Amino acid sequence: MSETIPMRDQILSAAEKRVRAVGFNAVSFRDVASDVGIKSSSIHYHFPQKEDLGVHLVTGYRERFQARLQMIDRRSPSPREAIQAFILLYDEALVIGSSVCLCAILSAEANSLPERVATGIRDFFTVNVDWLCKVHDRMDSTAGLFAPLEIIAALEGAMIVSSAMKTREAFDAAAKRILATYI
Amino acid sequence: MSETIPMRDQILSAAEKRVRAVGFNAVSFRDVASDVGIKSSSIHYHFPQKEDLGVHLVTGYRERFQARLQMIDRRSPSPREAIQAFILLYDEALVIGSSVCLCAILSAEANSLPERVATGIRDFFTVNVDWLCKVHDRMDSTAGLFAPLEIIAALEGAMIVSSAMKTREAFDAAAKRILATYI
DNA sequence: CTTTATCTACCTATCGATAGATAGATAAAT
DNA sequence: ATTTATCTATCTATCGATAGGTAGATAAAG
Repeated sequence: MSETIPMRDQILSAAEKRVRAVGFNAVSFRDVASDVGIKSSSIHYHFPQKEDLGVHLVTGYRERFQARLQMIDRRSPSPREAIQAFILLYDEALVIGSSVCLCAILSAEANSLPERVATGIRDFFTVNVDWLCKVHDRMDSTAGLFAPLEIIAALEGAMIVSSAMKTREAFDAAAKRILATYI
Repeated sequence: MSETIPMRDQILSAAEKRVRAVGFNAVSFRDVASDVGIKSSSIHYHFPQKEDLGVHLVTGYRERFQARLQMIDRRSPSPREAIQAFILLYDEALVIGSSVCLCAILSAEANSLPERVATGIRDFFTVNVDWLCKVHDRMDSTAGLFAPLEIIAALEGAMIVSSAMKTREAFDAAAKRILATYI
C-alpha cells in the first residue's frame, strides 16, 4: 500500500526545493507545476496567490524546524551537545552549489518579498533565537559565547558563501568556531 | 560648472542601488530607466543584455573595493588596524532594511544568475580572501584567527540577517568578534 | 557623412492570476 | 436505489501586466 501524497504537499515540497536553489523571485508557478505534473492554474486552487505559497513554505519550514528543536530537547543534551545538534540541522540544509537553508535565501531577498513572507522569516529567526537563549540559560557563564542572533548570522552567511563558492570551507570553519566556545 | 555624469555611470549607479535593495532578479530595466529618466530601451544601448549590466555591476564593485583595499594598504596599518578598516568597508555597505553589500545579495541568488555574474561574485570574494591572506602573512601567529573566507562569510551573513531583522545586532557582534582575535 | 545617444514603437515570451468547464467523489433527499 | 446537489481537484483557455530585447527614426556632435 503506497501512500498517496496529497498534491498540496507535493507542491509545497517542489516549491521549497526550487526556492532553496534559486530564490523566491526566480521561481514560477509553471516551474513548480511541471515538477509535480499538473498545470500552473491548479496551484492557484491550493494557493490562491504566490504570497500564500510563500507564507506556507516559510511557516511550514519553521514548524518542522521547531519540531526538530524539540526533538533535540527531548534528548536532554548538554549545552554543547545541543549546539552541536543545532549546527547539524543547518548542515543538513546545505547542499553545495544548489541548496541552502530556505530562510537564508529568503532573508537575502527580504526587501522584495510579500510582507507576510518577510514576517515569516523573522518568525523563523525568532524561534531560533529563543531556543538558543534557553540553551544559554542553562550555562554557568555565557562569557565568550556567540550571541543567539550571532550564531544564526554566522551559519546563514557560511551557508551562502559555501554555496556560492562551491566549497564547504566557510561552513565548516563557522561550525567549528561556534562549537569551540562551549567549554 | 556642474559635471555631467555619463548616462552609463548613472545607469550603473541606479542599478546597483536597486540590486542591493531587492536583488538582481527583482530589478527590471524599466525600474532603472525611470530612476535615471530615460527609456528602458536606451539601457540596451549601453548594456545589450541584462547579463552585461550584471557583469559590469559586479566587476565595477570589485574594482572599487580593490581600490579601497589598496588605500588601506597605503596607510601601512597594523594587521589589527587593517582588519578594522576592512570591516568598516562592509559596514559602509549596510543600510539596515534597504541595502547590503552587492555581493552579499548576489551570492545568495548565485544559482539563478547568469554565469558571468556568478563568476564575478567569486572573483570579488577571491580578491577579499587574497587581501586578508596578505594581512595574515604579516602576523607572527595566525592561531585563533578567523580564516579569510570565514571572515567574509561572517560579515556577509551578519549583513543579511541585520537587514532582514532590521537591527545592527548581528553585524556589530560579528565585527567585534572578528576584531577581538587580533591581539 | 559618421558616430553617438536617445527616442518611439513594437515583439515575443512569460508572469501571476482568473473564468468556466469537466469529471469524479460524496452526501443528502426522495 | 435513484436522483439531486455539492464538493474536490483538475483542466483549457485566456487575461492584463510586465519581462527582456529589437528595429528603425531622429537629432546632435564631430
